[in-house]
Amino acid sequence: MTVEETRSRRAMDRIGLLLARHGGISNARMRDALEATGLSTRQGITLMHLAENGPIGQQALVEALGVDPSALVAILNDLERDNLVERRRDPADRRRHIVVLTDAGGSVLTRVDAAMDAVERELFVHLDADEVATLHRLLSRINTAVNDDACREV
Amino acid sequence: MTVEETRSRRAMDRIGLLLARHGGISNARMRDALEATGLSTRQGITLMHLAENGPIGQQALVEALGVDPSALVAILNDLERDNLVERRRDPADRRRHIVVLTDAGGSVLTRVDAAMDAVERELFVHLDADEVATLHRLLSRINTAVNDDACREV
DNA sequence: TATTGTTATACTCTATAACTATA
DNA sequence: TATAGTTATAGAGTATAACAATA
Repeated sequence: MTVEETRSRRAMDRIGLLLARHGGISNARMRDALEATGLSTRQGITLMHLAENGPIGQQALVEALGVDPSALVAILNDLERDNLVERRRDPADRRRHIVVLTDAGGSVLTRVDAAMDAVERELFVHLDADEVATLHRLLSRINTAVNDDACREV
Repeated sequence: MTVEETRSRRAMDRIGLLLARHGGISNARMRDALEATGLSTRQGITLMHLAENGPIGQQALVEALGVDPSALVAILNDLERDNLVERRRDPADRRRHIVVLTDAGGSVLTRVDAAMDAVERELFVHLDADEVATLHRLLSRINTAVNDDACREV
């Protein structure tokens, strides 16, 4: 018997609360699974973005990742300490730091992907591929456009 | 142009990360909407549970809500200070506190419901009723049974 | 000795504002 | 004067362990 099975069902009749709770669980599982890589979820997402979109300034990275500038500084400090990214001054505008993925950063991404795959397999074990695709499509259509100042968890 | 529209799409191709992010947004919206009632989301859920299931001991409430015992103490302290709940000693076992919803606590629930309704309307404005029902059903089938020690956000 | 609730504490995440260096 | 990045700090949320009262 698990905690979830005994938990109040009525409150979770509210889809907004159900979404919040299961989102938090997904967040926690991702964090736990990535612990083996030594990365936080946001550090993993940062590496993913760099691998997919190439070098980028911190300001642009702030908008791409949806994190606060001061939070990004902490993320990059840790990644740079572990030689997974490099900050290079932009010669065209010496205020700017261009963030570049290192070879070590690229290679750790395979472990990040494997960890995230495992989390998703476990979360959606009771859903078939069509259902997961439907869930993904419906989640992506949730309206997140307004209230940009709301906090981000990932 | 919003932050979300410029955000990295590739990372959000991962349904686990999308679920975590949109769950966090739902959580934040609920928190902001409930600010007018002076309640946190967890305080609101606690009142909902008491209204639906009647008086209950704190230990049972801990399991029903999925919060830490020490967190529940803080939740109930604030609710009791505002006369929304009462803690009564169980005469049959004087270690136990039975938590009871007050009349004032019951009446504030109508405002909690209205606030949560508004959040859900806004989040799912691009989905029709069938799609919301499908999303709700799929979310409820996510496997949350294992790793009970994972953190809870709501 | 075990259980119920409480307190104290620490740790993470997030948000805000002030600061620097460059433009 | 404005912008890119940084630092310092405060707040919320969560988890852990030690504690008092009662069984």
